[in-house]
Amino acid sequence: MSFPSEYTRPAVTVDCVVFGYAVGKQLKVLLIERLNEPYAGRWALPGGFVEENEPLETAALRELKEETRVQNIFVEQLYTFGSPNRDPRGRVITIAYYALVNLEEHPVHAGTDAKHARWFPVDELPLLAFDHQLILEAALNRLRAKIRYQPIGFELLPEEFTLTQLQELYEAILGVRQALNKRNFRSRILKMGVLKEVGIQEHVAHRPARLYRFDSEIYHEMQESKSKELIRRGIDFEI
Amino acid sequence: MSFPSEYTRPAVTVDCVVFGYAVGKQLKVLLIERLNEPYAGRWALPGGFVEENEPLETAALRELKEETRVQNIFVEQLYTFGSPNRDPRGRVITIAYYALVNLEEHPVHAGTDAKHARWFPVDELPLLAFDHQLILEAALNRLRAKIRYQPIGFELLPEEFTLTQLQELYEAILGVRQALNKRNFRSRILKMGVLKEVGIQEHVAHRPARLYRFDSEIYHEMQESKSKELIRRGIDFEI
DNA sequence: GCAAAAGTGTTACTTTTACACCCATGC
DNA sequence: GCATGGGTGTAAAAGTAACACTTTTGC
Repeated sequence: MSFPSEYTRPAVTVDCVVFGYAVGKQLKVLLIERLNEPYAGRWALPGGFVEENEPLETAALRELKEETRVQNIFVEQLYTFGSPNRDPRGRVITIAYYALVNLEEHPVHAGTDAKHARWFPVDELPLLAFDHQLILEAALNRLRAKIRYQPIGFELLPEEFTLTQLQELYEAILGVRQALNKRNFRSRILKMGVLKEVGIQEHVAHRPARLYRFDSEIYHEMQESKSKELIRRGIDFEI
Repeated sequence: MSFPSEYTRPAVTVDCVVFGYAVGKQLKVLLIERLNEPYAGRWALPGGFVEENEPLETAALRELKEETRVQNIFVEQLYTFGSPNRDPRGRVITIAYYALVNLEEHPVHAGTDAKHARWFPVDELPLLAFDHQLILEAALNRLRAKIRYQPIGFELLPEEFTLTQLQELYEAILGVRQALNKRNFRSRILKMGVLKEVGIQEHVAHRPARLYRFDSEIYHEMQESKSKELIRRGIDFEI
């Protein structure tokens, strides 16, 4: 187990599953059409090799910026994939990240960087290169699980949004229609107290909705008091 | 972004956070004393370089077996750490795993493989090499979070256990004392229906407790019906 | 005035919490 | 017979699910 000589080392990449959402639309994923072998012509996740002395998340953000020109968005490490045969060129280990972009506030011109790129609805995906199908599924599972207990959904909405838009987002991500009773969704989300009312809609051909903004300060305070509460009155779990 | 020449590649390791537990004791972590530089004399997580054509999880299991002689235990990928300066020898990316071992059924002779090794209670850790403190904290956070919603705790108990032992395990992992009312812990866990009664204790100087076994088949059926139920009646969440 | 979406009140039911006491065994 | 941990019943409170109707706006 000595320090391995250079030629035995695997190559290391990062790949990004970029989820995009616009109010009222489906949840989408950004894919790049590969121009070169292997898998020329197939669609693939944006990604590339990690540079020397480059932190992993920085590499993911760099790739993201090169592909989408988007900055300052939510990015989180997903999982590391390293089957010996996942790349026909040789051993390549990839650290996968996922990112969330609101497509109205960050109008992503897919197709920068001289590559064909396109947004695909998550339920109409093409055949993908490498093990990218697997990576994408893992990202979707993570997103669907995490949106239930962490406020990451707000990353996909504009800063100000209506409760109906928030509900539609939940339905788009979870892939269900009218899953939650409007009345109960509203009471529930408002009872949490993490939304701040910031105004009302204008120029809509119906009763204008109230606009809300996610208040991350209140959320973080809540998290603390919640964990104290858990310790005070016992553990709660639901395996 | 061409395929990178060999000499620019980082080295890739796996590190394992091995949690050990014996009924009635504290939660412990297995550490190895480093004999060589860098960090000679410091304690570190067991781990080592990924071999050519070796899947990542296989590498983790191999290291685990080399260090503890333990096989067939729960192992799960945790996170990948890759700060450029985390190893003074050069760029080393590590894929961290965590493992759960019951110390009664797998009496791990820490200190195989001609290395000093020891179990440390999670709240009495020594100074660690590299960024292993960070990795260990991440593992502990993951374990504490995951035990609330997935049945991984049973990996730390003997096959057959009493409800009090299960409760003590929860308290040991979460680092709290008498956190949950005995009455309510019992109703709750039994109401889930994933425990199968398999006998009663013998030769104890008090009323013998019932022994239970975790029934993973029932658990998996439950998971399916649960996700259908969620979709039927709406989303439930608690950000 | 009508179409379109926003917004609300209440009831029956389920779940959770917080109690304190009795039970079976070994020594 | 007593020390030790095992095991339960229940009432009050809180939370959730399932309803259908009223409100406000633009055109």
